[in-house]
Amino acid sequence: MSKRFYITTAIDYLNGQPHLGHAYEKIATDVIARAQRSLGNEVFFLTGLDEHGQKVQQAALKEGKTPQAYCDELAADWKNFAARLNLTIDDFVRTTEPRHKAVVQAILAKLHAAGHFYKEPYHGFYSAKEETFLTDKDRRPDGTFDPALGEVIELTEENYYFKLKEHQAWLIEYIETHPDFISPSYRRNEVLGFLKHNTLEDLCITRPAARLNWGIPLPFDANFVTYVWFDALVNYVSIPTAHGDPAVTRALGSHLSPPTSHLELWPADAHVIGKDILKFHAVYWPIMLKAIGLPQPARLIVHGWWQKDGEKISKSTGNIVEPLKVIAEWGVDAFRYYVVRELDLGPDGNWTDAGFAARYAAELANGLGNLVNRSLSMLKRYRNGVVPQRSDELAAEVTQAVAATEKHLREYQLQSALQSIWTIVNRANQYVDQTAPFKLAKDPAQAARLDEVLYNLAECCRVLAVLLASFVPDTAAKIYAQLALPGVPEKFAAAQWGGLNAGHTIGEIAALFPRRDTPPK
RNA sequence: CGCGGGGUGGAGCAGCCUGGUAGCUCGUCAGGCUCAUAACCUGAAGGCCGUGGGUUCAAAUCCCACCCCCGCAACCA
Repeated sequence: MSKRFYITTAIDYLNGQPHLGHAYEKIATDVIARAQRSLGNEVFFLTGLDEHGQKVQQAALKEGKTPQAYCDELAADWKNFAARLNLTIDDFVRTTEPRHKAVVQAILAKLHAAGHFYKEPYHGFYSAKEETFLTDKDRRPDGTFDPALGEVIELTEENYYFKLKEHQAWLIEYIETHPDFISPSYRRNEVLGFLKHNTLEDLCITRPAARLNWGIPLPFDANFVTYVWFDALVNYVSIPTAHGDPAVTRALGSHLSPPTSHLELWPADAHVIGKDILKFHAVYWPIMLKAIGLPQPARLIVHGWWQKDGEKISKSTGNIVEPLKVIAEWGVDAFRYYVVRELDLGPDGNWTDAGFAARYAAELANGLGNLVNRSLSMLKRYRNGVVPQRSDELAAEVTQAVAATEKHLREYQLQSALQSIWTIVNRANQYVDQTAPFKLAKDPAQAARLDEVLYNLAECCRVLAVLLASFVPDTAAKIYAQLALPGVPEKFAAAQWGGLNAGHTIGEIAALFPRRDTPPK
């Protein structure tokens, strides 16, 4: 068995409801995962939840539930959310699961034994609401703390620290010698700038169990639970370990019980994350991995944030996009299409309902949907739905677009891939106009020419189904069904021209993206 | 000297790294077509690329200064 293409999203803090940003990250990751499968790789796609921490503990308490019961309820919502987005996840990690905790503790034990941690008292002002000590930077001009920080108490406590700073020079060199490690490149520059102009502080990795008990206990000191970094980030290797990944089990060796299966996953091929958690993934995580003795992930894909109507998305002002509502109204494929087409992986984007409706109408309904509809309608009307003899009139152009799409997919350029795919949509619509099959049909002498045109159009539809499968899987399946082709177009290789056989009879035709006369809300 | 993002035809954006006829989508206008989801196709109008300097044979693109807008509240990806 060979190593799988292993891709992850960030895990989400479950204290809240999934929103557009979560949906975007998961969909983009899913498109990459599907594309890689389509291109012939075995893939492992992981997403999940970060469930520990004070906010969860407090929220559970407030509702009179145990933290675990509280998490279980919300986790069901998040899993359902993933299903509604039509994600092809291979596992769903929850940081409260035993399989995760075991690996966290094994890592902590190993690093502690190797001397990567030390214990030190810290005195300062603490905000329980923020789960963090405050610094002078958090003070308002009059010296007080913002009421938004909640109650602030003065506190001295001991904690364990992870020796980050001794790895700083190594990390700079690593990033400089691995130009693809962080993409887009401006994010890489940002990290390098940060590393070169600041001295890393050692990382506080614990909270006293007396103050926070909703966490994973240190295996070597029961008075502490581990905090965020050695919990949440570790999910990327804990789940591989649960599947028997040899790289991780080798690194942790005696600290783990022997695996029962053997999926080769680590190192990850891509961590897809938001720009807000870049530092954790580009600084803390690589150093943690180095200390553990594990190879680095191949790439961090750092995406931007969405705004709505040019303003920050904010629940308090009601300026939000509700993914499930949009999906209920427009369909999951329209939603998946819009977020990937509208926003390239990297920059910030802007959601507008009008923009959504416009893309739906212009690109999905009038472009793709109408093309498939008119092409297959004519095949049905003029040839009883029977595919004529193969013709290669559009083969060269389509092949070129297929190659461009593949190139973009391999480089995780999802927006560009869609643009390449749409060159076929546009070319085919133009082709209808230029060849006017509806006129050819009126002249029996043009029967052979009409056959050629109808074949080219039907074949374009088939190729489009293959190319679109990673982005809009339901739509791709519908096109295949209308062509009466078996299964779903899940292999990219099927995009090769000439797949439709003469004499094959197509199936029932229906609009893929029905025209919508009323804009949403 | 706080940090980050941005200022390109009416709107939204790409191009900037690796200088060399300014491109895309939508909208507008005019024509064509009728197979199709009143969809499709063709063409046109419209920009001194925030401002001022500099480098260069040549700058939206590189350098410097400045102006303006947005976010930095957490519900966050």
